[in-house]
Amino acid sequence: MDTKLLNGTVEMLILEVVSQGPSYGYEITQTVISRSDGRFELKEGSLYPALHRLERQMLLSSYWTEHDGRRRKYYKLTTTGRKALAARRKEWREFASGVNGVLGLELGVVSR
Amino acid sequence: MDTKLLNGTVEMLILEVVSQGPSYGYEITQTVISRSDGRFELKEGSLYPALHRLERQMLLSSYWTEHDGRRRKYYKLTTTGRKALAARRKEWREFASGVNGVLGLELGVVSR
DNA sequence: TGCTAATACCTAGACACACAAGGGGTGGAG
DNA sequence: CTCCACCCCTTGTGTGTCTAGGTATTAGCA
Repeated sequence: MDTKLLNGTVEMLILEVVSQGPSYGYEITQTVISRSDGRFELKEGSLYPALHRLERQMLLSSYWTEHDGRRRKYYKLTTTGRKALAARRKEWREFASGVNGVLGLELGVVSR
Repeated sequence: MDTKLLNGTVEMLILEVVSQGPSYGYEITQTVISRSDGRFELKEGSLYPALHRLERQMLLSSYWTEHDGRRRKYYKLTTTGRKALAARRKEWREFASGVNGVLGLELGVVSR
């Protein structure tokens, strides 16, 4: 997988995962791996900075917990974050349509 | 349109356009605009460096022409370039599938 | 006991690439 | 004579991903 393509989508993927319930860094990477059929392996060097960026932008809020002697920093979507996710999903569809248009692909996106 | 998403796709778009016959910088931008329904406006600051990059990688070859007193630098796909385009199209589909997987979307035929 | 892997967080620096903003120039329309 | 469409190019900036390192706990295994 060409990592360059990931540019700009990482934040959306994080928002999406967290939108289904609070999650923490390590778990987010695992979720992304499984939900992308093993295609995306979100690296820590991109994950944590992105998480902090999203929190600074108030799209996520966080809290620490303790679990089996391991500390976890959970993130949850804010109201603003939920709106931002909707916007980014729309942007993604637009973008994919554009690319597919240039490529001459007739594919569309359908809700499951 | 979030320009960050374009990262990594610009070269593919150029290869795709040129694959349908030799073209030159300015024309490529116009083709991309129309084929993407006005969504992508490839900027010169990304276009020309990308063109030169692709030529250096031997995916494109070029030649100058004169047209109505204006010089044009035409680019055409090399054999290597054609293979590279096929590979990148495949990569794109993989990538889009991955993102759609995480988003809970499915690529398919648009229902009407 | 010591080693390794998995779980869990983080950051500094390298690197790639799209873009803004500048440069050059021609031809035609008002 | 000014402006726009056409046509090429480069420098510098910003942003975002990754590599490679750091810290720490727990569990499994030799």
